[in-house]
Amino acid sequence: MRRDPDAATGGANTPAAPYARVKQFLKGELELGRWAPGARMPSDAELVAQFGVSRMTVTRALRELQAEGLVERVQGVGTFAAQLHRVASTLTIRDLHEEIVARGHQHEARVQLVRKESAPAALARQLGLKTGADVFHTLIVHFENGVALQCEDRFVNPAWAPDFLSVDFTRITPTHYLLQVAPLWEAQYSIEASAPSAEEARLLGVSAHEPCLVIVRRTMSRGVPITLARLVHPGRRYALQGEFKP
Amino acid sequence: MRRDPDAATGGANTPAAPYARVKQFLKGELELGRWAPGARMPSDAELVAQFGVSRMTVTRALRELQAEGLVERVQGVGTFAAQLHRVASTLTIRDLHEEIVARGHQHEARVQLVRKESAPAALARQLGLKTGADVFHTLIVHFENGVALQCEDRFVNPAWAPDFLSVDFTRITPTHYLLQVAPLWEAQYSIEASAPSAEEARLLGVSAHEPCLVIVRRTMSRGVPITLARLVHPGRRYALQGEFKP
DNA sequence: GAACTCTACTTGACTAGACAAGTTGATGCA
DNA sequence: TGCATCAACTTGTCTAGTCAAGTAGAGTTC
Repeated sequence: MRRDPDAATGGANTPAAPYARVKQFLKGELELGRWAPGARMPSDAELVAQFGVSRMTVTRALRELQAEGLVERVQGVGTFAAQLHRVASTLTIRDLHEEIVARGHQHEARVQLVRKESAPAALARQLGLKTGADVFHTLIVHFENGVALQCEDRFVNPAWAPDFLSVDFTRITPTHYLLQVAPLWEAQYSIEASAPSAEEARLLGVSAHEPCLVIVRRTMSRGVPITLARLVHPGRRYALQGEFKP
Repeated sequence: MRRDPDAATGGANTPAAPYARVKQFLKGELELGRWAPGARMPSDAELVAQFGVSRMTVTRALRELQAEGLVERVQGVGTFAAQLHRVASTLTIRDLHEEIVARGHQHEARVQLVRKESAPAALARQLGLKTGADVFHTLIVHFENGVALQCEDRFVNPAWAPDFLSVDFTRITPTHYLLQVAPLWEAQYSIEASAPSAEEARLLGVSAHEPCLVIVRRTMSRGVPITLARLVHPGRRYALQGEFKP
């Protein structure tokens, strides 16, 4: 989401900003395979001499390349081309409501269940609660232009969102509401393919053998678990898409 | 994969490096919801006065927060808390061989097919070739400790890897080899759940109704398509996992 | 009221130099 | 030989100041 200083020059070979020129040079040479993974790259001092810029400028270029995972820097030793087989590509997962609206389609949420329950042991552990403690439970089916797209089964830690049960989930998604309560969070994901449960198949209007994309997501804020969600998508109607750029 | 200056202090509240202190302060206040999404945050000058550091230091903290998507900066206007509902979480996808080895398990690849073919129209378009042009085609099944984990159906643009067909894929994965030929690349992904084809089911040793996680990935380097891969995983044996930290 | 100008403020980028902290290899000594 | 020391080089970080470029609002003029 960063502004690209390269764009200012209309995609010309030499970006305007010196730090961007240095960065682009190194990136280009890396693409051409000039330095094998793990090989030593020019030192700060050499780049300073080569480009006639100050060290701060070179440092910035290298720090950004490091943040992008293209180089590794070791204090006292040098800068090295990163081991790229290890490259982990990133896939973005967006909020469903935003995604549907962005496609210009209509989003409808049908609330199947909103209530307080007593947490069994496994769930309590995931949410950092004691067994039998109160948890909020919602079951919502999301439709895109009238077609069931996601079955959202969610448990929420009441300590974080005491008013959770009184929210109108036909108007605001649980994710959206929880983001207001806890603006920043960490999340752990698991994405797998499996058959839906009998209830999920019924709610989604698919057969019990239809392969589904299942995302289980646990969200925490400041180290405290907030919510655990199981999101089930019919395989034929939904795909996660993303792209990766070094 | 960056070093966290916070870690140097053993996770104490105030990291050693001044830029990290500024960053941590802003991150903490954002977590507490001090600034609503879109709200104006302190200017560089205010932070300079507050922390008694130079502007370069404040700038670095803010630039990194911007790169992480937590704040937006507009030249001439100010710094603003980012719209966080839009936050797209990231999922990492690793090279299968590395993933298996990292688990301390044994990886075996059985090559089913390695040959040159003539590209039909749809495939040719994806690889930037003319219809009927030569393409390399491989079909490899990957096993983890003897259990089939992935069926890899891959087409490769011969212009990029003329020696591709002579590689011993029982020793090196196609991904690994292609990364040597073209070190940096961009990729587009699609991840979905579906039933395997009859052949895939046979190769993976699962029933034709077993839900599978299917990843279709197109890889390009310097704007030129290199390879198109269809990776099929039995749903019960494989899950993509990842985490997201703001 | 509408259009213009000027000022104050904001972020973007850079320089030249400094000190700290870590690694490596050569040198000299026991 | 083995060990300690030191010099050279590397990256990590910071300062204090500069200039550029963009925005918003106040004031002025028509």
